[in-house]
Amino acid sequence: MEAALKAIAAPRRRQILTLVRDSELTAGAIASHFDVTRPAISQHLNVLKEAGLVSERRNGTRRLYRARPEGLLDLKEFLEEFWDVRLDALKREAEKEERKKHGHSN
Amino acid sequence: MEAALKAIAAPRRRQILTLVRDSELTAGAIASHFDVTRPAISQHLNVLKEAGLVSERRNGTRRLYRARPEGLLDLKEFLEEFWDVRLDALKREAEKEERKKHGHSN
DNA sequence: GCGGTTAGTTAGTTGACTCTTACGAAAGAA
DNA sequence: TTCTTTCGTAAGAGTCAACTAACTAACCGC
Repeated sequence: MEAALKAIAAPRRRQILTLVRDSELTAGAIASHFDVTRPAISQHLNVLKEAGLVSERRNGTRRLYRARPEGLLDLKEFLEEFWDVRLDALKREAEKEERKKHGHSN
Repeated sequence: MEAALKAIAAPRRRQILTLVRDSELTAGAIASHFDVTRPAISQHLNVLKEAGLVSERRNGTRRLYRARPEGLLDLKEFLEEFWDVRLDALKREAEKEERKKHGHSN
């Protein structure tokens, strides 16, 4: 999860990820969407690959990339659990307040 | 969302966030959980506050912090949407393959 | 007011990240 | 083989974030 978080923390990598979410693209095609050099994109793709967020498929000199949603699963679950636990705590606190106001407890 | 992502990308800040998810804590109490200096924690709390991930409540010289789950909502929704869209695409691709295999379409 | 406690702010250092330029590798066409 | 296309890797510059040490501010009991 650590690697995935670091990977998507960079705005450029989020843009890349969104590009290859819907279609499989070559490194060059991805680079042409931005105004940075190709090596920069190549390095970003490496980070994304290391984090398990994209897969790479070779075809001759071409390399095709696409998003790997499973790479985001841990992070997604962390957020959803955090969300649920925190909302539950809020709810319990509100109920405690309510009881206190109506005076019939503790 | 950008700020929230950057905020939770740092492991220490994720630890802090988890600490104040379940109970409201003072800055000192939070700092005592780690082996970094109090100013470091203070700075992390500032980043979390700026990102809307924690709230601050003053009480005398004390300042009490707690997690604000709403700060994570945008990121949570981004991930869930990304997840859903990507899975949908995979499903469509699989169906296309299936049709091709059974031969009754282009 | 005086001293102690709790906390934030500032300045400066260290390490990591992103980017560019230059070079090298692999595949395919001539 | 030689040239071209597509792409990755290496090295270095500039930038940014995390941390510590030293200082300042607000509150509270005496």
